[in-house]
Amino acid sequence: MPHDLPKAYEPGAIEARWAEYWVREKLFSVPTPSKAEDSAQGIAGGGARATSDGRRPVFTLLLPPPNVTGRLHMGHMLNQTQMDIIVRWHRMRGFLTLWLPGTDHAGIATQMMVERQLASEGKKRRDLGREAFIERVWEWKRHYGGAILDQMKRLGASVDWDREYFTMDDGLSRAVIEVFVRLYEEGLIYRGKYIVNWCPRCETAISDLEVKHEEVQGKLFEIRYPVVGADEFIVVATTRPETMLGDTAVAVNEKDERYKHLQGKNVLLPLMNREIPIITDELANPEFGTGAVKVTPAHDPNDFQAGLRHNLPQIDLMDEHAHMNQNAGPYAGLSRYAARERVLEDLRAQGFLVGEKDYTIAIGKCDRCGTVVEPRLSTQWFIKIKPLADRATEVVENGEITIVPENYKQIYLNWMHNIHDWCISRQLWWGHRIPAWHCKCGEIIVAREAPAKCSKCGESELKQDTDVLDTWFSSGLLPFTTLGWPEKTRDQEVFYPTTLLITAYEILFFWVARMIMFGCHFMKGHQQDPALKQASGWADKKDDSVPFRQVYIHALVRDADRQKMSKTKGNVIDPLEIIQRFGTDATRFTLAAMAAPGTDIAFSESRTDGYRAFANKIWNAARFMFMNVDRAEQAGVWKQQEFLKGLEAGLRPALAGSETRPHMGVPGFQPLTLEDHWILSRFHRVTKDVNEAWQTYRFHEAANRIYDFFWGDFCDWYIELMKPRLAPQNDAEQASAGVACGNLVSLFEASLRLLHPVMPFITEEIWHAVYDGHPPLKSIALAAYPQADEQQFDLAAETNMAIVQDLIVSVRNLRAELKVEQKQKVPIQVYSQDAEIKSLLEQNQSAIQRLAGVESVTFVETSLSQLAGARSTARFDVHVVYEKKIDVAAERQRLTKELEQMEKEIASSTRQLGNEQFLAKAPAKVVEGMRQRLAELEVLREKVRSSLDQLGRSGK
RNA sequence: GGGCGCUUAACUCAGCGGUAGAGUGCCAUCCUCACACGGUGGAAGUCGUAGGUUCAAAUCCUACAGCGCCCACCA
Repeated sequence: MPHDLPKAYEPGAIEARWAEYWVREKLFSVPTPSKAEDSAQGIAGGGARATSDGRRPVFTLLLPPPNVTGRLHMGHMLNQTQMDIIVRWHRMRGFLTLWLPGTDHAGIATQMMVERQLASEGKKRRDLGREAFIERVWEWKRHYGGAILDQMKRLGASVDWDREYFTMDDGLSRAVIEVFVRLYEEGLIYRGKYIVNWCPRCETAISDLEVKHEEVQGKLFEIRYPVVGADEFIVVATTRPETMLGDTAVAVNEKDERYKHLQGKNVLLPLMNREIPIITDELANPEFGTGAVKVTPAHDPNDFQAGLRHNLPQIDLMDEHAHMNQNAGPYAGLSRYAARERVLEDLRAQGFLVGEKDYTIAIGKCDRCGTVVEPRLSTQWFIKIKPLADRATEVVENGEITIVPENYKQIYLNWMHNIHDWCISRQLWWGHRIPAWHCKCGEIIVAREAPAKCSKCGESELKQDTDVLDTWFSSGLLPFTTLGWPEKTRDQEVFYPTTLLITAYEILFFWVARMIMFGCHFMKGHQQDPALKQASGWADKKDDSVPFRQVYIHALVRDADRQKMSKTKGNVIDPLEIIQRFGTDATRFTLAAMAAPGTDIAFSESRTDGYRAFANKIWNAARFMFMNVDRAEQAGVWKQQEFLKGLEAGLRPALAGSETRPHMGVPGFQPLTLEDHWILSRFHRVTKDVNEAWQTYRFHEAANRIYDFFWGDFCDWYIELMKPRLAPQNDAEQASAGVACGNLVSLFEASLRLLHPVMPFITEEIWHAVYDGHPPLKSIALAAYPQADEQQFDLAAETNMAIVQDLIVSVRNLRAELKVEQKQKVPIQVYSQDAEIKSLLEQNQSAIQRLAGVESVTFVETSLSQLAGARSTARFDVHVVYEKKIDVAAERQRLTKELEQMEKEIASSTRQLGNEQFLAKAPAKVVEGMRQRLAELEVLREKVRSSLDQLGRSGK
């Protein structure tokens, strides 16, 4: 196959093609392994070897299901990228890897979406009726619900599409009902009339978590209530004067001397002219305001509690739209805000309003639509959370579940300790309908199936509860319901607990906490297949009821100005647009490279542009490789197919614990020269670091290491150094050309595998090209991830290479200083008193000549440091022989500056080395290092000084 | 009212106890047969401020300032 790749990397077509290929070929599908099957044979296409006990380790990851209404944003993309990296990395290491995708029915969001659609047709949901409306939502879902997952496919997410779920699927819905019924039977679900957060726009109750507080400038109004039968007033303060219409008491603190004499008396509620009692209750804080507080049990959670304590009537003033109802008397029909204005006017007119102060108040807004939430008295279903929370607290405290970064652990625990009962009913139509049936007699029957008749009175006409469940109720169950619960399945034995959850901080409470509570409760007593558990490295974990072993919380992606992205601000960066401009791989790389744990990411296009250049660099290195492979093949010094055959054995992932680990090195690589030994050592080093970084979710570190290795070591040095070997000048060089070619290919191939989890597309493309379109595996994603062999670290090669590089860079420096023209080659002189170094430099003379633009190298026996155009290091002096006059002033300036810095460092080192405390307390390594450095510096200083002297003499 | 995070080169960010780093941008130079999305060389930071701990602090502690986030039923 002719390797005629375009000169510049064009990601668009390539990425779309592979994304489609991965899905079509079902490369990441994982059928349920049977007990016999999951041993020796590979399951996920890769066909990895088994561990010595015959089992493959398992890695399971649940995709946080996006809302069906969702559109891909940067947060998704970061999340996806990190998950895909970790998943691909595990798969390539031979794990039986399941990544489970799906979407969430997203109750309120979806219902709103369809309601909006209806509105454009001039209809309302009630015009259609419940059934027709729900059918309409399903229709919407069929049309548009797949969009978000399609977008994820484009990112290359290596999920198992055969297991895709939707939270309203039949199976999952049955599981939801089962959970509800069981919790009810256990007394953990109750129904009651309480104050809940009510969204007047969505016309439903919402949970505490769905309320977002916002500080606004408001007013604190002081109203006086005349005391009945006394010629005085009691003054109360409120930020919501309209609720005074529903006051049923005024509370004072029992110990408050100011009001002792009024306890037990009544006040006359202004405007309503109703007598209400003055009660004593802890609700009233003597320190605050006047110490007296109005009590409105139907419109404030605290007042509600106080009302219960004192058996006060609850006067509900508003309807579901937060408009005043008939209980508000003359104010009925007004919105709460209009009512507020009117009440204030009237109070003012009648002389009851005595104070008005600026006051900052935190108002609660609906998470979905931003409408100010109304605390509203209504009958709802709740989960008694404490028993569930206790176990969910325990498993995080005792490390059965670990949270990374660790500071989120405390945040989680704090929240768990202050948790309130969870309101799970929603007055919506779209969602899992509550499995409770109401009878005229008042009986409520909770059951898995619709009951035929009332269990109490025998009535057969029963009505199902009209409420649906909070969306998070069903998503909290996913770790086990997606694996077939309530059935006991093989899937559960293999894949539960899932291994990891990667998600955003925002849903730590919404979702993560709920999954832990439900998982621990409903999977209590569950045991993962012990052999698989051990093979996967979780033998030390005792509790298999947890939904996952680890949670990784990723950062928030902000815009370039560190602002949180939001539609209202209009600063949303569309990942698809970024992808189009820079490519998916470059975008993925950017997110990985910027994802240092614990800090938010301010998305930077310039960084992405830099990584696009990186992709291009990889591309062109590949072109270089193919060019040489083709050339060598034609020259007959190299047999591509034969060589690749040799690599195949080492390509499949082997597992930790198996005896042969052929994938460890760079298969087929034969180190002959210094640069060969050096690059092999570097490869193993970077491989070690990268694997460690993935293991601990230090994505940025892994990405940066790979980047530096590929560009810095491999392209800038290795390829440049080996070029002459690839182009043999005579027969004698032919053989080594073959080896060089093989080294280039094998190192490149191994690097592609190292890179693949971050940049899946370009690596897949080049990898297939390496195999002329006939690779031994269907995808590089199924090949082995490189593992480091520390035996291959070659300190000598790295040290020697550093010296050669140092010399080359020194000469390049001098050339620039002397203003030698780029094309002009210059002779150099080299001096070293160390025979080994001298011989090293002699051996690498041709490399030095080529890479530093040198015409000839002469080794001399005396120091060169006093010459103009010379540079000295601790190991050698080098002199560029070039007659063009150097810029004396500039050179003096440079040397002076250098000298100053040296003096500074020498002074501080000398001071430290003279400090007994330092010598006594600092580690020997540090002291020794400083001594050596000081010695070198002192030698160098002399050289620089004499150069300066020389300049002074020859100057002008 | 509680809790948390950030402040390092012009910009975006790493580093988090032992000689200040990267990408982009900038300057100079080179279109050398992989790559100008490139090569080579260079300039650029008293690591927010003030104290403290330490032989040693960008790195640990305290306070302060600025920015930001989360949680919270006190009128």
